[in-house]
Amino acid sequence: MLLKSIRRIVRANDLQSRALAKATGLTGPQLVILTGVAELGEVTTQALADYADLSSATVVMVLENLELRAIVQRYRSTSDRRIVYTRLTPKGTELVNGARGLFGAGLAQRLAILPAGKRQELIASLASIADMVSETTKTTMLDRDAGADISAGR
Amino acid sequence: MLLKSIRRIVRANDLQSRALAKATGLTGPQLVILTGVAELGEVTTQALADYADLSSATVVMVLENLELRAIVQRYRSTSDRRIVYTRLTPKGTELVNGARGLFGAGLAQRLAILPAGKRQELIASLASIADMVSETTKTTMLDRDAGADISAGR
DNA sequence: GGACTTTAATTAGAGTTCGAATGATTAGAT
DNA sequence: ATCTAATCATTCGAACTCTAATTAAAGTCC
Repeated sequence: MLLKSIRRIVRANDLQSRALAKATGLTGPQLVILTGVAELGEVTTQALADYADLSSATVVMVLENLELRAIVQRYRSTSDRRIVYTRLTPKGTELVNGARGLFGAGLAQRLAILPAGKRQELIASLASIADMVSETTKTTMLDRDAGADISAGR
Repeated sequence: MLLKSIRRIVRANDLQSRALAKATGLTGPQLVILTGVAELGEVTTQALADYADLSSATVVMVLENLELRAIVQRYRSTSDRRIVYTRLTPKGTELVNGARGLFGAGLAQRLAILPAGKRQELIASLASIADMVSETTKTTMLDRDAGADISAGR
């Protein structure tokens, strides 16, 4: 039930994001990106995309929303006019400090009550799965002719 | 790097879905729902939502698209007119047989080369994480006053 | 200096996703 | 029989997400 687990995680992620938005006014991706800005300081769009594991197009869209709400500020580099830097406004700093770590807190709490060994195992496994599934995406497997000879879990 | 792993999985899922769409004309959710119809036969919207781990609103939307393309057929129950059943058309049966198991095949392949013990561990861990994160969603944790006392990851 | 390539950000277009509100229909209570 | 509550599906509004195409600015090579 591998794929089912993945779908459940994807969905829970989405639901968490919506709950977060209700509670703080920031969705998951917004908070993730904002946290990135907080950590990286003046930061380019591309650097944020890497940080948040999102395409730059998505980052731009989120950033537009945040700029409209005066949570971040954006401006072009003077030395290289292609580049746009983003930084937090005071309001943004405040917001991010209030919401930081909220996303994922429930999961963290549930993990915390497990024995350390088990916890490490889960975290490591999740990272392995993420690695494998990301690689898969690169190679794509779907543009290969062979097709799927190994049937997934079922 | 727990949250990062989750984000990577979510994204890979999305990318896989798009690759699948390119290769077969069916996105991930479309294939999942179609597989559900194939397995469950005449099936209600709600049953599909449970099967696919999606809200019924989403299922309706996907089904609309599929009906337009004559891949499924929908009709109201005569005994209870609130209920709408869905079933595959011949075209849909063909399609689903061709695409079945394609989604997730890359991951399955990568798992297959691992020793059985390791593979089982990863699968079980993923299921545990899915359980925890789903529970989290139910309780929500965000409508609690306490806030996040246990910071995730870093 | 001009032509070509590369790099960064953005816009356009399409699809998924959810919660909340709505519409129908059925079931239950008096 | 009627009124109310519950159930099933659907529509609506909003956000995220991607790829592909576009725009702008540098860098490279003669």
